[in-house]
Amino acid sequence: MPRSTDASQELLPGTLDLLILKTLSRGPLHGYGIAQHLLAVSAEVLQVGEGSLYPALQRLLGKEWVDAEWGLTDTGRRARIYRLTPAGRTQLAVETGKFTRMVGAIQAVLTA
Amino acid sequence: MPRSTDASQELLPGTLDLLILKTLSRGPLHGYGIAQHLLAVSAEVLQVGEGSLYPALQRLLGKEWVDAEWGLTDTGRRARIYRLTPAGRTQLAVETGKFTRMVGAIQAVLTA
DNA sequence: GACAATGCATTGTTTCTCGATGTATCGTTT
DNA sequence: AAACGATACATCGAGAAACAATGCATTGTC
Repeated sequence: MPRSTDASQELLPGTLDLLILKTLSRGPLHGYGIAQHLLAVSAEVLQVGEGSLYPALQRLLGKEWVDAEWGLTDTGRRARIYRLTPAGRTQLAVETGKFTRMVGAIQAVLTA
Repeated sequence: MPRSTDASQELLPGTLDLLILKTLSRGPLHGYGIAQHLLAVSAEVLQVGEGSLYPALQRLLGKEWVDAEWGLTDTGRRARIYRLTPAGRTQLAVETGKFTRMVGAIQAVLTA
């Protein structure tokens, strides 16, 4: 099946970087673990696919908001562990503020 | 000046259709008026440019969530008046629900 | 030995927002 | 009367981002 005209929309576009940064602020974690965490905390609402997650991590690496090294998971599997940098922590604050501001504005329209 | 690597980000991507539908649920309005309304209600936060607004309106017309006819504004200027269709009203409910659900999920991550 | 889950990542497609551009009218100021 | 800013329509091209599909490899379970 080549393509449906669907658009399941698992995410609010533009929020993925924020979600990853926030997750990593709790401590270093590997990619798969980030996805699991978002699923769990959001009650299965935030289903971030690998085709979204890994490009996002590359983006964040390029901006040096996270760094990475190879290591082992809790279950002893080889994995790349991502960690928030100081710059990333700053950026987390910036994006959290922007998000809150935007959501407030949208809520204002929706309840007008 | 050809281009900055900026990304001013006036909007949460994916929410423009919702904002337009909600605005039109208050009554028929022309494009410029929609932009003004969003600015006013959001305290200048939601700055929708024309390059975003009009393509969005075309999209909504194509899906028949709004219709349009030429008319006059309050100030007597010629303008295209957009109006929410019944299907658009249904879609407004759908998108409002989806948005609320997504924001709730993201808030859960941010406050975890 | 097959299969699901874990774990990495890239490629191609689509969708969306935005700045720039173009047209036209109206009211105010100079 | 000329200039200018605000009002009003719309399109085009560029860039960013999310997603499905795909590919590889390992581990644990049936």
